[in-house]
Amino acid sequence: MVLSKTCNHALRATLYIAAAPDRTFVPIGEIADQLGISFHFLTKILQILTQEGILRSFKGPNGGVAFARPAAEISILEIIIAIDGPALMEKCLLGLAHCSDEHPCPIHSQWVRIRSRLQNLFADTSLKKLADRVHHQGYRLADR
Amino acid sequence: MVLSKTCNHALRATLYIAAAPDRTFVPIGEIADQLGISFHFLTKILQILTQEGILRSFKGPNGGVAFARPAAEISILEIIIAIDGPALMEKCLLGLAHCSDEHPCPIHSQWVRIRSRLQNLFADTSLKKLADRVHHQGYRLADR
DNA sequence: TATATTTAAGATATAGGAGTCTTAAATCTT
DNA sequence: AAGATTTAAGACTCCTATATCTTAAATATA
Ligand code: FES
Ligand code: FES
Repeated sequence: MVLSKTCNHALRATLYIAAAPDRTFVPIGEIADQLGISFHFLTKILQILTQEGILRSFKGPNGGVAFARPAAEISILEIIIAIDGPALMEKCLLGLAHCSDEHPCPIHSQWVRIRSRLQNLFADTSLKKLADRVHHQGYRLADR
Repeated sequence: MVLSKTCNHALRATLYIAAAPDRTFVPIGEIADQLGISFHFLTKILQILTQEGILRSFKGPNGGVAFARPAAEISILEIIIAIDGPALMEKCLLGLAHCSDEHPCPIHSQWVRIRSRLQNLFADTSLKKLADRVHHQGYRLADR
């Protein structure tokens, strides 16, 4: 798969926050319930995003998580790299070490093309942009 | 990652066979040695391709594996699907069930575009095409 | 026929990702 | 101050991909 399951959870959760009506903090329990993700597991995932400076959090009643910066300025590429690391954008499609133009594998040039399209898509797509589609066009963030 | 490690091995092994000088059967031990893959593991992987009708095999001295059809007629998509299954070309980027135009997630339309480019690349790329690059342009199939 | 070579098949082990559980810390409400 | 709510952190379990090991079956050669 292109993105890990953990990364799927992270993206859906951040999109949920971005699509939520204006609230200071959104409790993780609510996100987990709405998206059908294990609460403890999601807590751990969002902790990473908090540590990365993408989210900020607040403990106690009325606490939860929120974006550290406006959702319009956070690309999904940031989320993907925070969770899955940069491998997707760097590694050889055949699994060889050191993907590079200097020592290409036979599929390298074609793969690099598609990969950079993908990277551009991820870099140019903000959480807000996608959240608006959820909010206005009813696109889904959960099964069913 | 896009392709599993098992799939990487399968692709590199089949490319090795396709790039090998004209021989009836190539022993798995030789492939494993040349590509730095565990012999027993590679055996198991190539067994799947044999069962799928992509390779044929022959036991005993001078035995090994060979293509069931000309390498020019085998796309790397076939290898990928035989090993990793069709998930890459079918599943939602956000991990939701039933990726479809009818019930899209917010990134669906962009993902489908890139995914179909990828599928076209894989479907249009034969093992022979890539093997020729190894043979004639010295592109690598193994580390270093 | 005996031996060596090679794939087939299945059991077993290892590692990492995914998910659960428990306890602690911070904050609010009463 | 006490209790309820919520995130933080770490230990632990579970599952799957990856890898290894062992034995069997087929085939060639001598
Ligand atoms: S070297 Fe294989 S994709 Fe770049
Ligand atoms: S529904 Fe998510 S990519 Fe198609």
